[in-house]
Amino acid sequence: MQGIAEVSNLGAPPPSDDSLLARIRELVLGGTYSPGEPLSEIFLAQQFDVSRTPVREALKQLEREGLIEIRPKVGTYVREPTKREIVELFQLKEGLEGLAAGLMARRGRTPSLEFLEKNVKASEAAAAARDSERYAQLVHEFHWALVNGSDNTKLVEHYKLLMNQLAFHRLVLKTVENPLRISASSGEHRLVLQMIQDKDHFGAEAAMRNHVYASARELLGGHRDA
Amino acid sequence: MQGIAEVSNLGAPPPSDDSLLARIRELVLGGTYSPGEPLSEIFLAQQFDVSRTPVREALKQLEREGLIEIRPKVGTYVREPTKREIVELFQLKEGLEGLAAGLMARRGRTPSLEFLEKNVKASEAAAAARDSERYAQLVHEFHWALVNGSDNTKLVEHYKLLMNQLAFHRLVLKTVENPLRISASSGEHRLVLQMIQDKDHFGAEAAMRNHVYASARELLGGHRDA
DNA sequence: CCGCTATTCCTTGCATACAAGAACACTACG
DNA sequence: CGTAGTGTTCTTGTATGCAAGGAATAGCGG
Repeated sequence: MQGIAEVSNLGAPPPSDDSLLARIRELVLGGTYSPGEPLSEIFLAQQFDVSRTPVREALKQLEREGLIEIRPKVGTYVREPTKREIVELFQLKEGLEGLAAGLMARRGRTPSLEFLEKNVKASEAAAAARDSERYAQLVHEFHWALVNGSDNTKLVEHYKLLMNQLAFHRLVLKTVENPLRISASSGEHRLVLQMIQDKDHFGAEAAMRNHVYASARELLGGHRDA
Repeated sequence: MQGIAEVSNLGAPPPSDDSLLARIRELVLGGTYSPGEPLSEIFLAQQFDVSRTPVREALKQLEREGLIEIRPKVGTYVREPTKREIVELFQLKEGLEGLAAGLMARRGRTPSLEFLEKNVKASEAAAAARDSERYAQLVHEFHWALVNGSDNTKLVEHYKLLMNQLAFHRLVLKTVENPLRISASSGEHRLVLQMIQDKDHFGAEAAMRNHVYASARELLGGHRDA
């Protein structure tokens, strides 16, 4: 039995207690509502047994996150993201995760680094075992551990925002079950880890960006604008 | 006489029409309220002749931007940012602006590039004339033009958020009036421009990051964590 | 004089009533 | 048959009333 956890989830996004916002977001992310579908305040209020006021606050935030569109005096709709936006988000992801890798590489031995080491080992095992589901989960944790390991709370916040926008399309986490890609991905993770261990912040950033780029390329179908 | 502007402000942040939010933000940024000072909903509502509801929405957003702190059932206060947060924000700034420079360098000739060319020339003139006020304005425009020139709307959004948090401390825009630094800064701008003109996205990113780092170092007093 | 307690006043949080605008359907007219 | 006009009904936007909780203060007991 454990008391209060001394070290919080290194491989997970920071918790956000705003439960109503999270629940409505889950509704959009989970695919309960399709893009273009109206999202009535009154209905949501009844659904969650609260008044319109807190629902409105949550919707306003979701609009800022880019998940929905509020047309004044008309209605609220689930947004249909353009392909261009997705590419833009991946470019940003590349930049932020690369930055995080570089920052982490400057830090020396930290709990995050140890977490990463275990994660990479487990990843390689999962890859060898062809357990793509577990591999996907480990990949997810790898990226979060890296960003958390940057020790930059503002970077983490922006990354969280970014991932909320990306999670939308259910592109992330759904690791491509291509054995070749999994193998390559696993190697890229190890390379990033190696660079961090060597405190090569420049190399770590480059390796991480290359990895994100390769993953995005796989997901998006091989083209990258500009 | 011009019709609808074909090209919007290349050297300025994108407009945000949410006037109440902007006005309250200006109150905080402008120094009307000092850190720690309470910011009553009722008072603000009277001040702007609206009800508490829209004020609350604006405050909630300002809290998400990190400018204020809402303590439930207690009060709303202007936040006192820690030095660490400022350093974190500058690290992020370096990453985002570097990314933008790299993206812009891939794009070839664009209106943004032409704007940047004129900006650098004007900057050098202002530097030579020791007109530090005009120089500060041109620096501001340089950075915004560069980010806008990345052609990545999501990057611009995140950058805007970041700058809202930074503008807070009135550290930005208040260019250090050190002639030596101005001269160096001007040279760094030209270098970035050169790299973009040469379509050297790698060099452009590096040059921009170096520039941001140098500026931050000057502003923050020479130390950088990790 | 000091410590404790209860009360009062302050804040934000939530629910609801009302206002305003936009979309749509229906009707009347060309 | 098409079209312009109008009225209804939906939506969100705003104002306000009430509830709940925290903080400070005044009063009381030691």
